[in-house]
Parts: sequence; C-alpha cells; structure tokens
Amino acid sequence: MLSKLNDQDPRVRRTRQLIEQAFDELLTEKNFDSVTVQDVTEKAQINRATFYAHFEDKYALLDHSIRQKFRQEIESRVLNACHYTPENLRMLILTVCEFQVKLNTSCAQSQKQFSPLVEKQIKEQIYELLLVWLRKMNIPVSAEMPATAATWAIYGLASYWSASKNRPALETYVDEALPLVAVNLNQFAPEAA
Amino acid sequence: MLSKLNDQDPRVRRTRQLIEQAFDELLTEKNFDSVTVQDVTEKAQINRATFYAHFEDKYALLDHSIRQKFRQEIESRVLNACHYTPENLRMLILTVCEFQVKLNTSCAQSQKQFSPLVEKQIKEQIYELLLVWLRKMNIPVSAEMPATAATWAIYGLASYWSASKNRPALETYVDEALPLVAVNLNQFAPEAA
DNA sequence: CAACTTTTGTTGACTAAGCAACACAGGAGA
DNA sequence: TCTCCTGTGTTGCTTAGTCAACAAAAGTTG
Repeated sequence: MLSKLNDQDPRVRRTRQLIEQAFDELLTEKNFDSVTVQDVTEKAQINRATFYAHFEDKYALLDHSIRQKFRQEIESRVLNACHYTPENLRMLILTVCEFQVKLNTSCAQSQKQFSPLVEKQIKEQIYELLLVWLRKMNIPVSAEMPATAATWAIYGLASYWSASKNRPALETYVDEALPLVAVNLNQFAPEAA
Repeated sequence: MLSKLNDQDPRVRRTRQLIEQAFDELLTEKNFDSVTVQDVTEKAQINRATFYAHFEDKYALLDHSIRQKFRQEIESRVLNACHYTPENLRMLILTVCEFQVKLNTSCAQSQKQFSPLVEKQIKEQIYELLLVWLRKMNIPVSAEMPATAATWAIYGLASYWSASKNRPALETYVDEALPLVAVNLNQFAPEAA
C-alpha cells in the first residue's frame, strides 16, 4: 500500500524503529539476500502487513537504512550545517572512507550483494551536501557540474581506498585525495575569487 | 474506560511494557507520590488516554508492577512449579526477604508511601503459592488456615528482618525463621504422615 | 519436468493507540 | 475570596497496526 504515514505519530516512529533495529541485527547475523521480510517482522514483533505499510520491500528498507546511517555520520560532524572550506571537504572525504569500512565490518558478509544500492544512496547525499555548499558561495556558473564531478571523485577515491589490499593510513590517504577533489571547488571559494 | 484489552495483541504487550519501564525508571528518580500519570505517559511516549485504557490509575499500575516483579522472583526460582519441601519453603522465605531490600534500594525513597499496597500484593501471592503446595499433598483439613498463618508469618519475619537496624546475615536469619513457619506445614508433609 | 514449500504482496474487517477537547478536582498565591 | 495552574478522568473521532486469508511469484526436491 504505502499510503503515506504521519512521521509525527508516535506509533509510526516506534514501529519504524523496531523494523530498523531488527534489520540491523539480522544483517549482523546473515547476509542481505537471505534476510526475508518475515525475518524482519518476526524479530521486530510486528505484523507483516505493517511492514508493507512502511516500506515497499526489503530493498526500500535497505535504502532507507543506509541513507539514515550515512546522514547520521554527516550530522554528527555538523557537516550539514556548515559551508565549504578545504577542511570541511577533507572531513567529508574522511567520513565517506570510514563509512565504507564500517559497512564492511558491521555486516555479516562483505556487502557485495547490495553495493550498488549503497553507492547510489551515498552519492546522492554527497551531491546534495556539495550543492548546498556551492550555492552558499553564489558562484557565476551552475553548481551541478562541479558538484557531480566532486561527488564521483570522492566516492571513487573512498571505494578505492577501502578496497585496497594494504590500506594506507587513512589520514595520509585523505591528505593526498583532498587536492584532487578540491581543485574543482577551490576556484569558487571566497579567498580564491 | 478499561474495556479489557487482548493480552495477546502485540500492540497491547508493547504499550504495557513501555508503561512499566517508564514507571520503573521514574521510581528510581522520585518517590511514588510525586510521580504523575503524565510523567509516565510522557516518558513512555504514549498518549495519556492510552494509559487509562490499561490501568485505572497510578495505584493500579503500582499494584501490577509489584505483583509482576515478585512473580518473576518466584518463577525464576521455579517455586511456582514445585511442591512443598522444607527446602522450598526456605527458599520462599529467602525470596521474600531479598525482595524487600530490593524494593528499598531500587526505589528513590524508602517506599513507606506504598508499603500497604506492597504488602497486600506480596501476601496474596505467597498465599496462593502455599495453597497450591498444600493442595498437592491432599491433606485431611482445609488448606486455608495453615496457608494464612504461614503467609503472615513469612511476610512478618521478612519485614522484621529488612527493617532491622543491624541486619543479621540473611542465611542464618532464614535458618532461624524456617522452623517457625514450617511447624504448621510439616505435619502435612508426606514423610510426617 | 511437475509437485512441493516458502515467501511475497495485497485485501478487508476489526482493535488499539493517538489526539484534542472537555469538565472537574485540588492547591498555591495575590 | 477569586483566580490561576496543574493534574485527572473521560469522550468522539481519526489513524495505525493486527489478523487471517488469498493469489501469485520464487525456490526446492524428487
């Protein structure tokens, strides 16, 4: 059905939380493919029909879960409430890198199964964040293209790092990555104008 | 209202649990008198009207809470699923003593405010348990009177102990208390028949 | 392949929970 | 005293969640 539920309703918040929590726990036990909607609803102790009132299917739940967790990382570093600086960009890259390894360690199996879904969700949020940053420094050209380039570069660099056999130290890696991404954005920064 | 709710309904179980948990937490913070129904519903994040669908008022909640906690103590020692022996009776006395001090320590203020309510609930359950024990050893006389005498004796001894300034060691105290209670019951025990 | 089991979405009728509004009971305090 | 304020129960109406049943997909096994 998915007739939009009221996010303010305590019941809605509660059952969403139950679903998300059950889902998280299940992902630490088995891989995503073998988790069924029934598993989730049984662990969450809700009716299966209720699940479908909240999420279209288990893929929508995964999307939501990834999105939410990444958003939390962003928000905990108040990156969402700030503007562009090389330091903030550096922190963003670092966050994406850390998120990748966190996913790999907290899930039962390496999440090859759903990596495309993860990539989509993360990139969407990086992109939105960069757009906000760029729009704050009213630039002469459209923000979409620099934001797109930077988004893909950040995600690509983070993936590359997290997949490396012998991962270099995160800090030094990010130091190297930063200029590769910043070059597209620095030109619009106030001090460079 | 209090139109009887279905105990099997997951929603009912959930909100009851929320209410009980909120209540417990509040009792560790302040004394019973100053806990309002509003406090409970706010902490539990449920609607106030919902509270009244489950409990008549905060006194009914207290009754329920005490009753449930004591029952848990009984059940965790499987006293509910056994028959009369001096050893089981000893364990029962010990349980009542421990429960008294547990109440005193886990609640913000010593629970003088609601001790009559506590006493009523505990004694009811001791009595029911003793009745079951006595009925299992089909005795020639009615079980009610020995059960009553033993119930009051047990509760009285436990109260006396928990209120003592310099409490003697629980084990030795119970050893002394046991014969005082058992004398009324032993005569019906199989080996004494 | 066919017969099976499991899981998936979806439905409609019913019940519980949320919400806002109400009248009413104490206090507390000028 | 009168007023203000906080907490109490109760109500009618709305929305969310439960349940059982269903058909249809997707695996499994022989």
